[in-house]
Amino acid sequence: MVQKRRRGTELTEAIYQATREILENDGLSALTFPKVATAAGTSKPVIYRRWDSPFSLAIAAVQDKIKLENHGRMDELKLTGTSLRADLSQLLQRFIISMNAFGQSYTNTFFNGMSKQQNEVIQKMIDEATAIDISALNQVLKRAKERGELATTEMSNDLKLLPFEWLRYHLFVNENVSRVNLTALIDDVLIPSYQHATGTPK
Amino acid sequence: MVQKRRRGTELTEAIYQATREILENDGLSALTFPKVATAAGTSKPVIYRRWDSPFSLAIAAVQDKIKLENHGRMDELKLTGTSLRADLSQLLQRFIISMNAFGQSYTNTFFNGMSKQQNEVIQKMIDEATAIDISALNQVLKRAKERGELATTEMSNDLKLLPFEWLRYHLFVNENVSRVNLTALIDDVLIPSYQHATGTPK
DNA sequence: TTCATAAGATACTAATAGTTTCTTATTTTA
DNA sequence: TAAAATAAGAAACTATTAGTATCTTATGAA
Repeated sequence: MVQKRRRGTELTEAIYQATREILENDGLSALTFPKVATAAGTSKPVIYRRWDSPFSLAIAAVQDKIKLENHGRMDELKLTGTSLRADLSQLLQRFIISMNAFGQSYTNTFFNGMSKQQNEVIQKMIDEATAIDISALNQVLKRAKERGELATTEMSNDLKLLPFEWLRYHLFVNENVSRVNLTALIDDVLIPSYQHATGTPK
Repeated sequence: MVQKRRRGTELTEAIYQATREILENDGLSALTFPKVATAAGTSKPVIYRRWDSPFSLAIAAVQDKIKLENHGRMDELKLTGTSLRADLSQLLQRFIISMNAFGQSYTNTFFNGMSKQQNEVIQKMIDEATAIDISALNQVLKRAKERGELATTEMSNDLKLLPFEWLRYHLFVNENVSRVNLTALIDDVLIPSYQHATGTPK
Protein backbone atom coordinates (compact mmCIF):
# COMPACT_ATOMS: atom_id res chain seq x y z
CA MET A 1 0.00 0.00 0.00
CA VAL A 2 1.29 3.36 -1.02
CA GLN A 3 1.32 5.85 1.80
CA LYS A 4 0.35 9.43 1.31
CA ARG A 5 1.74 12.37 3.23
CA ARG A 6 0.26 15.81 3.43
CA ARG A 7 2.62 18.72 3.60
CA GLY A 8 2.71 22.49 3.41
CA THR A 9 -0.57 24.31 3.26
CA GLU A 10 -2.72 21.21 3.20
CA LEU A 11 -1.22 19.86 6.40
CA THR A 12 -1.12 23.21 8.12
CA GLU A 13 -4.75 23.80 7.29
CA ALA A 14 -5.72 20.44 8.75
CA ILE A 15 -3.86 21.30 11.93
CA TYR A 16 -5.53 24.70 12.20
CA GLN A 17 -8.92 23.20 11.63
CA ALA A 18 -8.37 20.56 14.29
CA THR A 19 -7.14 23.27 16.62
CA ARG A 20 -10.26 25.35 16.06
CA GLU A 21 -12.52 22.39 16.67
CA ILE A 22 -10.88 21.67 19.99
CA LEU A 23 -11.05 25.35 20.92
CA GLU A 24 -14.74 25.51 20.13
CA ASN A 25 -15.69 22.32 21.87
CA ASP A 26 -13.44 22.24 24.88
CA GLY A 27 -11.72 25.58 25.14
CA LEU A 28 -8.15 26.67 25.40
CA SER A 29 -7.39 24.71 28.53
CA ALA A 30 -8.11 21.49 26.67
CA LEU A 31 -5.92 22.40 23.75
CA THR A 32 -2.84 20.21 23.91
CA PHE A 33 -0.41 19.24 21.20
CA PRO A 34 -1.07 15.51 21.44
CA LYS A 35 -4.81 16.09 21.04
CA VAL A 36 -4.27 18.35 18.06
CA ALA A 37 -1.99 15.79 16.45
CA THR A 38 -4.56 13.04 16.82
CA ALA A 39 -7.45 15.24 15.69
CA ALA A 40 -5.52 16.40 12.65
CA GLY A 41 -4.48 12.86 11.83
CA THR A 42 -0.79 13.53 12.14
CA SER A 43 1.86 12.88 14.75
CA LYS A 44 3.04 14.87 17.71
CA PRO A 45 6.49 15.83 16.45
CA VAL A 46 4.92 17.62 13.51
CA ILE A 47 3.15 19.94 15.91
CA TYR A 48 5.94 20.30 18.43
CA ARG A 49 8.36 21.25 15.69
CA ARG A 50 6.31 24.18 14.46
CA TRP A 51 4.69 25.79 17.50
CA ASP A 52 6.06 26.33 20.93
CA SER A 53 2.83 26.41 22.88
CA PRO A 54 -0.82 25.53 22.52
CA PHE A 55 -1.57 29.20 23.03
CA SER A 56 0.48 30.37 20.06
CA LEU A 57 -1.03 27.62 17.95
CA ALA A 58 -4.47 28.83 18.99
CA ILE A 59 -3.67 32.39 17.98
CA ALA A 60 -2.33 31.22 14.64
CA ALA A 61 -5.37 29.04 13.99
CA VAL A 62 -7.82 31.81 14.76
CA GLN A 63 -5.93 34.38 12.72
CA ASP A 64 -5.90 31.92 9.88
CA LYS A 65 -9.67 31.73 10.03
CA ILE A 66 -10.01 35.49 10.10
CA LYS A 67 -7.81 35.70 7.04
CA LEU A 68 -9.78 33.00 5.26
CA GLU A 69 -13.19 34.43 5.99
CA ASN A 70 -12.29 38.05 5.78
CA HIS A 71 -15.29 39.58 4.11
CA GLY A 72 -13.48 42.84 3.63
CA ARG A 73 -12.03 44.83 6.46
CA MET A 74 -14.27 46.94 8.63
CA ASP A 75 -12.58 50.22 7.81
CA GLU A 76 -12.84 49.60 4.11
CA LEU A 77 -16.59 49.37 4.33
CA LYS A 78 -18.38 51.36 1.64
CA LEU A 79 -21.26 53.12 3.29
CA THR A 80 -24.37 53.43 1.16
CA GLY A 81 -27.09 54.70 3.51
CA THR A 82 -28.93 57.96 3.05
CA SER A 83 -29.28 58.67 6.76
CA LEU A 84 -27.32 58.37 9.97
CA ARG A 85 -29.73 55.67 10.98
CA ALA A 86 -29.16 53.67 7.81
CA ASP A 87 -25.38 54.07 7.92
CA LEU A 88 -25.24 52.94 11.52
CA SER A 89 -27.36 49.96 10.69
CA GLN A 90 -25.11 49.00 7.81
CA LEU A 91 -21.95 49.37 9.85
CA LEU A 92 -23.21 47.40 12.82
CA GLN A 93 -24.73 44.63 10.73
CA ARG A 94 -21.34 44.23 9.13
CA PHE A 95 -19.68 44.23 12.51
CA ILE A 96 -21.92 41.39 13.64
CA ILE A 97 -21.06 39.38 10.57
CA SER A 98 -17.35 39.88 11.14
CA MET A 99 -17.66 38.87 14.74
CA ASN A 100 -19.47 35.74 13.79
CA ALA A 101 -16.72 35.00 11.31
CA PHE A 102 -14.26 35.46 14.10
CA GLY A 103 -16.23 32.76 15.77
CA GLN A 104 -18.62 32.94 18.65
CA SER A 105 -16.63 30.39 20.50
CA TYR A 106 -13.19 31.87 20.43
CA THR A 107 -14.30 35.20 21.69
CA ASN A 108 -14.66 34.06 25.20
CA THR A 109 -12.00 31.45 24.79
CA PHE A 110 -9.60 34.33 24.61
CA PHE A 111 -10.91 36.10 27.63
CA ASN A 112 -9.82 33.18 29.59
CA GLY A 113 -7.77 33.09 32.75
CA MET A 114 -4.52 33.65 30.96
CA SER A 115 -1.05 34.58 31.93
CA LYS A 116 -0.07 38.23 31.79
CA GLN A 117 1.95 37.65 28.65
CA GLN A 118 -0.87 35.92 26.86
CA ASN A 119 -3.16 38.70 27.91
CA GLU A 120 -0.86 41.23 26.30
CA VAL A 121 -1.22 39.49 22.98
CA ILE A 122 -4.97 39.61 23.29
CA GLN A 123 -4.85 43.20 24.43
CA LYS A 124 -3.01 44.12 21.27
CA MET A 125 -5.69 42.47 19.20
CA ILE A 126 -8.37 44.42 21.03
CA ASP A 127 -6.53 47.70 20.58
CA GLU A 128 -6.22 47.14 16.88
CA ALA A 129 -9.89 46.30 16.63
CA THR A 130 -10.76 49.42 18.59
CA ALA A 131 -8.85 51.67 16.21
CA ILE A 132 -10.75 50.18 13.30
CA ASP A 133 -14.07 50.58 15.11
CA ILE A 134 -13.47 54.24 15.77
CA SER A 135 -12.36 55.02 12.28
CA ALA A 136 -15.43 53.29 10.87
CA LEU A 137 -17.72 55.21 13.14
CA ASN A 138 -15.98 58.47 12.28
CA GLN A 139 -16.96 57.86 8.67
CA VAL A 140 -20.55 57.42 9.66
CA LEU A 141 -20.52 60.60 11.71
CA LYS A 142 -18.82 62.59 8.99
CA ARG A 143 -21.48 61.58 6.50
CA ALA A 144 -24.20 62.47 8.99
CA LYS A 145 -22.69 65.90 9.48
CA GLU A 146 -22.52 66.44 5.74
CA ARG A 147 -26.20 65.57 5.51
CA GLY A 148 -26.91 68.04 8.27
CA GLU A 149 -28.09 65.35 10.68
CA LEU A 150 -25.46 66.22 13.25
CA ALA A 151 -24.00 69.60 14.15
CA THR A 152 -20.45 68.27 14.65
CA THR A 153 -18.68 64.95 14.75
CA GLU A 154 -17.01 65.73 18.04
CA MET A 155 -17.71 63.26 20.78
CA SER A 156 -15.85 60.99 23.18
CA ASN A 157 -14.32 57.73 22.08
CA ASP A 158 -16.32 56.02 24.79
CA LEU A 159 -19.46 57.08 23.03
CA LYS A 160 -18.13 56.06 19.64
CA LEU A 161 -17.17 52.64 20.94
CA LEU A 162 -20.41 52.04 22.78
CA PRO A 163 -22.21 50.03 20.08
CA PHE A 164 -19.21 47.83 19.37
CA GLU A 165 -18.69 47.08 23.00
CA TRP A 166 -22.37 46.41 23.48
CA LEU A 167 -22.31 43.93 20.64
CA ARG A 168 -19.15 42.27 21.88
CA TYR A 169 -20.63 41.91 25.31
CA HIS A 170 -23.59 40.07 23.88
CA LEU A 171 -21.25 37.84 21.97
CA PHE A 172 -19.30 37.08 25.13
CA VAL A 173 -22.33 35.90 26.97
CA ASN A 174 -23.53 34.04 23.91
CA GLU A 175 -26.66 36.03 23.42
CA ASN A 176 -28.07 36.58 20.00
CA VAL A 177 -28.55 40.12 18.79
CA SER A 178 -31.50 40.32 16.46
CA ARG A 179 -32.06 43.01 13.89
CA VAL A 180 -34.81 44.30 16.12
CA ASN A 181 -32.46 44.69 19.06
CA LEU A 182 -29.95 46.42 16.89
CA THR A 183 -32.50 48.83 15.49
CA ALA A 184 -33.67 49.66 18.98
CA LEU A 185 -30.10 50.38 20.01
CA ILE A 186 -29.67 52.72 17.07
CA ASP A 187 -32.97 54.54 17.46
CA ASP A 188 -33.26 54.64 21.21
CA VAL A 189 -29.66 55.02 22.31
CA LEU A 190 -27.19 55.95 19.64
CA ILE A 191 -29.01 58.62 17.70
CA PRO A 192 -30.37 60.40 20.79
CA SER A 193 -26.91 60.27 22.38
CA TYR A 194 -25.18 61.57 19.28
CA GLN A 195 -27.66 64.38 18.95
CA HIS A 196 -27.24 65.22 22.59
CA ALA A 197 -23.45 65.04 22.49
CA THR A 198 -23.14 67.23 19.43
CA GLY A 199 -25.83 69.68 20.43
CA THR A 200 -27.89 68.79 17.40
CA PRO A 201 -31.57 69.77 17.63
CA LYS A 202 -34.00 67.03 16.61
CA MET B 1 5.35 17.00 68.73
CA VAL B 2 1.67 17.41 68.87
CA GLN B 3 0.09 17.70 65.48
CA LYS B 4 -2.74 20.03 64.73
CA ARG B 5 -5.46 19.45 62.23
CA ARG B 6 -7.81 22.01 60.77
CA ARG B 7 -11.32 20.95 59.99
CA GLY B 8 -14.70 22.32 59.06
CA THR B 9 -14.95 25.98 58.21
CA GLU B 10 -11.34 26.77 58.94
CA LEU B 11 -10.06 24.14 56.55
CA THR B 12 -12.67 24.86 53.91
CA GLU B 13 -11.82 28.53 54.03
CA ALA B 14 -8.13 27.81 53.55
CA ILE B 15 -8.98 25.66 50.53
CA TYR B 16 -11.20 28.34 49.02
CA GLN B 17 -8.56 30.95 49.54
CA ALA B 18 -5.89 28.85 47.91
CA THR B 19 -8.28 28.17 45.06
CA ARG B 20 -8.94 31.84 44.52
CA GLU B 21 -5.26 32.65 44.52
CA ILE B 22 -4.57 30.09 41.84
CA LEU B 23 -7.53 31.34 39.84
CA GLU B 24 -6.30 34.92 40.01
CA ASN B 25 -2.71 34.16 39.20
CA ASP B 26 -2.93 31.39 36.69
CA GLY B 27 -6.55 31.00 35.67
CA LEU B 28 -8.94 28.13 35.60
CA SER B 29 -6.83 25.94 33.36
CA ALA B 30 -4.09 25.87 35.97
CA LEU B 31 -6.45 24.97 38.78
CA THR B 32 -5.77 21.36 39.72
CA PHE B 33 -6.54 19.51 42.91
CA PRO B 34 -2.92 18.68 43.73
CA LYS B 35 -1.96 22.34 43.41
CA VAL B 36 -4.83 23.42 45.61
CA ALA B 37 -3.90 20.85 48.22
CA THR B 38 -0.32 22.05 48.36
CA ALA B 39 -1.29 25.72 48.35
CA ALA B 40 -3.81 25.18 51.14
CA GLY B 41 -1.31 23.15 53.14
CA THR B 42 -3.41 20.03 53.15
CA SER B 43 -3.38 16.75 51.26
CA LYS B 44 -4.95 15.67 48.03
CA PRO B 45 -7.54 13.26 49.38
CA VAL B 46 -9.10 16.06 51.39
CA ILE B 47 -9.84 17.89 48.17
CA TYR B 48 -10.78 14.90 46.08
CA ARG B 49 -13.25 13.76 48.71
CA ARG B 50 -15.23 16.98 48.68
CA TRP B 51 -15.28 18.26 45.11
CA ASP B 52 -15.59 16.38 41.92
CA SER B 53 -13.84 18.81 39.59
CA PRO B 54 -11.61 21.85 39.70
CA PHE B 55 -14.42 23.74 38.01
CA SER B 56 -16.95 23.07 40.74
CA LEU B 57 -14.38 23.94 43.35
CA ALA B 58 -13.76 27.21 41.52
CA ILE B 59 -17.44 28.05 41.50
CA ALA B 60 -17.73 27.27 45.18
CA ALA B 61 -14.66 29.34 46.04
CA VAL B 62 -15.90 32.37 44.13
CA GLN B 63 -19.41 32.14 45.54
CA ASP B 64 -17.87 31.92 48.97
CA LYS B 65 -16.06 35.18 48.35
CA ILE B 66 -19.22 36.86 47.11
CA LYS B 67 -20.99 35.75 50.24
CA LEU B 68 -18.13 36.93 52.46
CA GLU B 69 -17.78 40.33 50.86
CA ASN B 70 -21.39 40.91 50.15
CA HIS B 71 -21.80 44.56 50.95
CA GLY B 72 -25.53 44.24 50.75
CA ARG B 73 -27.28 42.97 47.72
CA MET B 74 -27.73 45.21 44.71
CA ASP B 75 -31.49 45.16 44.83
CA GLU B 76 -31.51 46.11 48.48
CA LEU B 77 -29.63 49.29 47.71
CA LYS B 78 -31.14 52.32 49.44
CA LEU B 79 -31.18 55.11 46.90
CA THR B 80 -30.53 58.56 48.32
CA GLY B 81 -30.11 60.83 45.30
CA THR B 82 -32.34 63.79 44.53
CA SER B 83 -32.17 63.40 40.79
CA LEU B 84 -32.14 60.69 38.14
CA ARG B 85 -28.56 61.59 37.51
CA ALA B 86 -27.57 61.17 41.14
CA ASP B 87 -29.48 57.91 41.56
CA LEU B 88 -27.89 56.45 38.46
CA SER B 89 -24.50 57.45 39.70
CA GLN B 90 -25.09 55.86 43.07
CA LEU B 91 -26.38 52.64 41.58
CA LEU B 92 -23.58 52.28 39.08
CA GLN B 93 -20.85 53.15 41.55
CA ARG B 94 -22.21 50.40 43.73
CA PHE B 95 -22.29 48.05 40.80
CA ILE B 96 -18.62 48.70 40.12
CA ILE B 97 -17.75 47.99 43.74
CA SER B 98 -19.66 44.74 43.68
CA MET B 99 -17.96 43.70 40.51
CA ASN B 100 -14.60 44.41 42.01
CA ALA B 101 -15.60 42.34 45.01
CA PHE B 102 -16.50 39.58 42.65
CA GLY B 103 -12.95 39.96 41.55
CA GLN B 104 -11.58 41.41 38.39
CA SER B 105 -9.71 38.24 37.79
CA TYR B 106 -12.50 35.74 37.96
CA THR B 107 -14.70 37.63 35.62
CA ASN B 108 -12.83 36.65 32.59
CA THR B 109 -11.68 33.42 34.14
CA PHE B 110 -15.28 32.39 33.86
CA PHE B 111 -15.71 33.47 30.31
CA ASN B 112 -13.11 31.00 29.48
CA GLY B 113 -13.25 28.33 26.84
CA MET B 114 -15.46 26.07 28.84
CA SER B 115 -17.50 23.01 28.11
CA LYS B 116 -21.17 23.46 27.30
CA GLN B 117 -22.15 22.22 30.75
CA GLN B 118 -19.85 24.59 32.53
CA ASN B 119 -21.19 27.38 30.42
CA GLU B 120 -24.70 26.59 31.58
CA VAL B 121 -23.67 27.10 35.16
CA ILE B 122 -22.21 30.47 34.28
CA GLN B 123 -25.26 31.34 32.23
CA LYS B 124 -27.43 30.82 35.26
CA MET B 125 -25.27 33.16 37.28
CA ILE B 126 -25.57 35.81 34.59
CA ASP B 127 -29.33 35.44 34.42
CA GLU B 128 -29.64 35.91 38.13
CA ALA B 129 -27.44 38.97 38.00
CA THR B 130 -29.51 40.37 35.16
CA ALA B 131 -32.73 40.10 37.13
CA ILE B 132 -31.15 42.02 39.97
CA ASP B 133 -29.80 44.66 37.60
CA ILE B 134 -33.20 45.28 36.09
CA SER B 135 -34.98 45.50 39.38
CA ALA B 136 -32.40 47.97 40.66
CA LEU B 137 -32.76 50.13 37.61
CA ASN B 138 -36.54 49.98 37.86
CA GLN B 139 -36.23 51.58 41.26
CA VAL B 140 -34.17 54.38 39.84
CA LEU B 141 -36.65 54.97 37.06
CA LYS B 142 -39.61 54.89 39.39
CA ARG B 143 -38.06 57.56 41.57
CA ALA B 144 -37.27 59.67 38.52
CA LYS B 145 -40.87 59.44 37.40
CA GLU B 146 -42.10 60.45 40.84
CA ARG B 147 -39.83 63.49 40.66
CA GLY B 148 -41.24 64.32 37.25
CA GLU B 149 -37.91 63.74 35.50
CA LEU B 150 -39.34 61.04 33.28
CA ALA B 151 -42.80 60.73 31.77
CA THR B 152 -43.01 56.96 32.25
CA THR B 153 -40.77 54.14 33.34
CA GLU B 154 -41.61 52.06 30.30
CA MET B 155 -38.63 51.06 28.24
CA SER B 156 -36.95 47.94 26.88
CA ASN B 157 -34.86 45.66 29.05
CA ASP B 158 -32.03 46.12 26.60
CA LEU B 159 -31.98 49.78 27.47
CA LYS B 160 -32.22 49.09 31.17
CA LEU B 161 -29.34 46.65 31.00
CA LEU B 162 -27.11 48.86 28.87
CA PRO B 163 -25.04 50.43 31.66
CA PHE B 164 -24.45 47.12 33.43
CA GLU B 165 -23.37 45.43 30.27
CA TRP B 166 -21.16 48.34 29.37
CA LEU B 167 -19.46 48.14 32.75
CA ARG B 168 -19.08 44.38 32.55
CA TYR B 169 -17.56 44.67 29.14
CA HIS B 170 -14.92 47.02 30.46
CA LEU B 171 -14.23 44.65 33.29
CA PHE B 172 -13.81 41.78 30.84
CA VAL B 173 -11.19 43.55 28.87
CA ASN B 174 -9.55 44.78 32.05
CA GLU B 175 -10.12 48.44 31.42
CA ASN B 176 -10.62 50.77 34.27
CA VAL B 177 -13.79 52.79 34.43
CA SER B 178 -13.14 56.11 36.07
CA ARG B 179 -15.75 58.27 37.70
CA VAL B 180 -15.37 60.61 34.75
CA ASN B 181 -16.20 57.88 32.27
CA LEU B 182 -19.15 56.85 34.31
CA THR B 183 -20.49 60.37 34.55
CA ALA B 184 -20.13 60.81 30.82
CA LEU B 185 -22.09 57.62 30.27
CA ILE B 186 -24.87 58.86 32.50
CA ASP B 187 -25.06 62.37 31.08
CA ASP B 188 -24.36 61.68 27.45
CA VAL B 189 -26.00 58.32 26.92
CA LEU B 190 -28.32 57.16 29.64
CA ILE B 191 -30.30 60.25 30.45
CA PRO B 192 -30.77 61.31 26.81
CA SER B 193 -31.83 57.78 25.93
CA TYR B 194 -34.25 57.51 28.82
CA GLN B 195 -35.79 60.84 27.96
CA HIS B 196 -36.08 59.83 24.36
CA ALA B 197 -37.51 56.40 25.16
CA THR B 198 -40.12 57.74 27.54
CA GLY B 199 -41.00 60.78 25.46
CA THR B 200 -39.86 63.09 28.22
CA PRO B 201 -39.14 66.65 27.12
CA LYS B 202 -35.89 68.09 28.43
C1' DT C 1 18.23 9.71 -10.38
C1' DT C 2 19.95 11.91 -6.43
C1' DC C 3 19.56 14.92 -2.70
C1' DA C 4 17.31 17.74 0.71
C1' DT C 5 13.37 18.40 3.34
C1' DA C 6 9.92 17.44 6.27
C1' DA C 7 6.14 13.96 7.68
C1' DG C 8 5.12 10.37 10.45
C1' DA C 9 5.79 6.05 13.36
C1' DT C 10 7.39 4.39 17.55
C1' DA C 11 9.36 4.02 21.74
C1' DC C 12 10.84 6.38 25.46
C1' DT C 13 11.08 9.72 29.73
C1' DA C 14 9.07 13.00 32.87
C1' DA C 15 5.58 15.00 35.15
C1' DT C 16 1.52 15.07 37.34
C1' DA C 17 -3.36 13.79 37.98
C1' DG C 18 -5.90 10.71 40.57
C1' DT C 19 -6.49 6.48 43.99
C1' DT C 20 -5.86 3.50 47.86
C1' DT C 21 -4.71 2.36 52.34
C1' DC C 22 -3.69 3.30 56.70
C1' DT C 23 -2.88 6.24 60.79
C1' DT C 24 -4.42 9.44 64.05
C1' DA C 25 -6.21 14.06 65.56
C1' DT C 26 -10.53 15.92 66.82
C1' DT C 27 -15.29 15.99 67.79
C1' DT C 28 -19.39 13.68 69.31
C1' DT C 29 -22.00 10.98 72.36
C1' DA C 30 -22.98 7.70 75.77
C1' DT D 1 -14.38 10.89 80.93
C1' DA D 2 -14.05 7.01 77.99
C1' DA D 3 -15.55 5.01 73.68
C1' DA D 4 -16.97 5.61 69.19
C1' DA D 5 -17.53 8.09 64.99
C1' DT D 6 -15.74 11.27 61.82
C1' DA D 7 -12.69 13.32 58.94
C1' DA D 8 -7.67 15.03 58.16
C1' DG D 9 -3.41 13.86 56.55
C1' DA D 10 0.77 10.93 55.17
C1' DA D 11 2.64 8.03 51.93
C1' DA D 12 2.96 4.91 48.40
C1' DC D 13 0.91 3.62 44.48
C1' DT D 14 -1.27 3.59 39.45
C1' DA D 15 -2.70 5.78 35.30
C1' DT D 16 -2.57 9.21 32.14
C1' DT D 17 -0.67 12.30 29.29
C1' DA D 18 2.70 15.85 28.07
C1' DG D 19 6.93 16.16 25.92
C1' DT D 20 11.45 14.17 23.56
C1' DA D 21 14.54 11.45 20.77
C1' DT D 22 15.42 8.46 17.04
C1' DC D 23 14.71 6.56 12.90
C1' DT D 24 12.30 5.68 8.46
C1' DT D 25 10.48 7.20 4.25
C1' DA D 26 7.26 9.94 1.27
C1' DT D 27 7.60 13.97 -1.44
C1' DG D 28 9.35 17.78 -4.10
C1' DA D 29 13.39 20.00 -6.08
C1' DA D 30 17.89 19.96 -8.35
